Amino acid sequence: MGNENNKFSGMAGGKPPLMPLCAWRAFLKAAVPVELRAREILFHAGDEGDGCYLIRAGTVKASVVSVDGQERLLAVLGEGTLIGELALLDDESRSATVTALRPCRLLHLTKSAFFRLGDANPTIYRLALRLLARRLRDTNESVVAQGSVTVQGRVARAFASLAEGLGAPQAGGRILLAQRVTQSDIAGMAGVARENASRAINEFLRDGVLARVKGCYAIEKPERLRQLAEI
Amino acid sequence: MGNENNKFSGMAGGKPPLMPLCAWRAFLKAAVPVELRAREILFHAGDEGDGCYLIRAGTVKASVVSVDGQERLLAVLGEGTLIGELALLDDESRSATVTALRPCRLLHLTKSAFFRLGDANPTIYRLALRLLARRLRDTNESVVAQGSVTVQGRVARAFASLAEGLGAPQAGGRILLAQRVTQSDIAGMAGVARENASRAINEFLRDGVLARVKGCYAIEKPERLRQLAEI
DNA sequence: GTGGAATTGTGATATAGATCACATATCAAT
DNA sequence: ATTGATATGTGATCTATATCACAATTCCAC
Repeated sequence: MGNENNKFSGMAGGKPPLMPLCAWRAFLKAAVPVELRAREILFHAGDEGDGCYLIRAGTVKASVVSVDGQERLLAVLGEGTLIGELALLDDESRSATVTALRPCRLLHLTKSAFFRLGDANPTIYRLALRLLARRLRDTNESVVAQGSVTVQGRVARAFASLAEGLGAPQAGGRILLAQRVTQSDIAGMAGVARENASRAINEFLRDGVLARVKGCYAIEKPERLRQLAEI
Repeated sequence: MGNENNKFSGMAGGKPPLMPLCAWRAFLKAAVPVELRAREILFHAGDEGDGCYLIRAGTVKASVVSVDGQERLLAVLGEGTLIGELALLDDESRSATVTALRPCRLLHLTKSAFFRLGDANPTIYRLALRLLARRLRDTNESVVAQGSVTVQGRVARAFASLAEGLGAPQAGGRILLAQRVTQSDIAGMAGVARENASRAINEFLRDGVLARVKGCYAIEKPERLRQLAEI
């Protein structure tokens, strides 16, 4: 992820579509800044929520807990990502809990502001549609993967997803995950037991697919990882 | 699902938002009718696809096959549903294969027509956003369910989803699934082995949660089913 | 630095659910 | 009606993964 701020990229990653400058200005003007301390919760699943947030700096995680108390991480999201848009769009309650992993600067856009903005500037709607489409595509894939892929593969997927959310590309194609992530987090993303995530990760470390750099993981062979995550 | 045609409801179901009449007229004018025979394939996953389709009559299934050849059913969809919108919105290839389960009448809207329509009439974009949001919410839930719910629960979810897509509410709260569906289909939706889907279904029949009516399933206790499907 | 807490590694079970192997039932076409 | 094909039911395995039970590390607060 670059340093530019006029992005509107999704957790789906890929080439992030740029927002036209005029739209971006209008966006900035309508939004209000919000600060988050590390570990602070932005909102809980089930909350009534008004509006969405754009991450300008920092990292958050989106998670839900199932009836049996298991936490399931849906994603770890970084700069440039839009969050909280579901409740904005369909008037239901928040579908996940969002927690800051480190101090964050966000922009908050209320529901009414969003729709005013969009009505005046259809480009905004188009971008939002594209963003949602990407996410839906990813999530659909997840569903299939969950049922047809082994633990190794699902852990590989978790890393791929982390790379989208907070990967910093390095020389030689390496991708550094510039944020401490625990095995429990990864297990939560992959939907596997922590112990088994541990075993899978260690295999990846042994095979040189992953490496550990100052407590953070680095993806040494993104191509190999993608193969392992294949549906 | 009712018989009105000016709907724009999603597989997510619930109260389908009505499309304002003017928008609906414009939609009709821009769209071209398509007919599908039973078992005919509308498009394959991976195809380049232009535009989306609205189901006016009939039923289709959306599926993908994983590398190991397992077919995974994403949904069974009926009248009033919009399909194929992902490729429309994010310029990637078709994410699933769509097959007619019975003869269908569809409306096809090309990409350019869709965006022309939306730019002229932001209501269209708003509806599309809401539709995608609902689907994304459902799919997110699926992901969590897949990891934290037992076979019984997942089969229950499959039936709940079928009810959304093609359920006909009857007197006394019963919901009739007005379409023959095989156990393999259900297993494909739940992501479980057919044999185990069979066992789960029989328990439901024994407990009176489900019933069989002329080869079709009927949900006798929707509330109980929902409980079983709870995350 | 030191100590306590949080994370991680790893073997030994336990088990849900897949897979296999058929018998049985149902359907659709001649 | 007869017949092949397709769908279903049900036991008997088998296996991947969860679970349990710790030891070994690493982290961070004082």
